[in-house]
Amino acid sequence: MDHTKLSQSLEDYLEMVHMLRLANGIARVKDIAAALTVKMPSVAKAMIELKKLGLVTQEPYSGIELTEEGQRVAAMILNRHILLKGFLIKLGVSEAIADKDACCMEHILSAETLGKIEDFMKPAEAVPSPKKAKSVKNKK
Amino acid sequence: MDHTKLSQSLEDYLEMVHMLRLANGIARVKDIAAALTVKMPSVAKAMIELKKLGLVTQEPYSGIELTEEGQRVAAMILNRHILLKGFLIKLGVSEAIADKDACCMEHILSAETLGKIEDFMKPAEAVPSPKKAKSVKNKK
DNA sequence: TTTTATTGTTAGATTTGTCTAACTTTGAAT
DNA sequence: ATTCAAAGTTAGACAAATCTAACAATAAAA
Repeated sequence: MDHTKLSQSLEDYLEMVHMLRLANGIARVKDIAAALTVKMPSVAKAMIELKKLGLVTQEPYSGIELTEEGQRVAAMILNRHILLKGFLIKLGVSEAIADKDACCMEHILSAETLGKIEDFMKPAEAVPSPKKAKSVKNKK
Repeated sequence: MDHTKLSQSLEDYLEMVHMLRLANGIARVKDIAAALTVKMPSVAKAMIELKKLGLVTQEPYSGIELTEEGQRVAAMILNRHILLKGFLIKLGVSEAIADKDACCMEHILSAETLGKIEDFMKPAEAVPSPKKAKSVKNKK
């Protein structure tokens, strides 16, 4: 709703909280720090910001939780990441580099460019009749 | 030679010096500021850094010049910009957005990804025989 | 249960990049 | 030649994001 534009850094932290929760069920400060190769106090400060923005919650000395809004924003960022990584791989980039570069691109590309990349990625189906081509197909 | 990795910000300033010199023959502080939508003191500070790095020179109160190294680095950045903008346009992105997104991407993409994008952009020629695909003009 | 190692937090320093305000230089118009 | 507006510079404030060092809480071992 509020759409407070996050810095690249905060987007990375939020996304990592989401990924660790998907992978481990819990997002701990130590693991966030390791995954982003920063020190724990950097994570702590970032979490304070994300809490202020209403995107995460945390019981002191425990794992980080996502609010509903945080969940929504994190999922959006992660989807961009997945899209971009797949796109780069399709161009022939190696998995590791695709992951790394997607991680940078996900914070900066305009909606228009992301849309065109989506189009590029799904020409498999959705071409039978070029009319009201609104083949929604329900993603996910 | 030294390969001091420039920040995104300094890359932007250096590239803009180059572009203004190509367009106007001279890169003035005021024009750099206008083009990057920052204030003149920000340009002044950036120029101090670029001078320290041996990439630009300047007579006090005059236009900015590029050193040989600065010229080389700036040209490399501009080439990336041109490549990426063309790539996005090929994907169907509008010119204005392509320019803006290329401007972000040019600072972050790995050499591998840039190479694959180059490959993607030039399948016009260089496809006759898929062998030592190093079709570097070789007359004969 | 007490001790100890691990994890998390707080405080404060540092770097980078921006800004505003004030000052200086330059060059064009009077 | 003098004045004055435009362009450039300097000084200093501020915000974001990182770090190290020191401290606090938790959990694991003894």
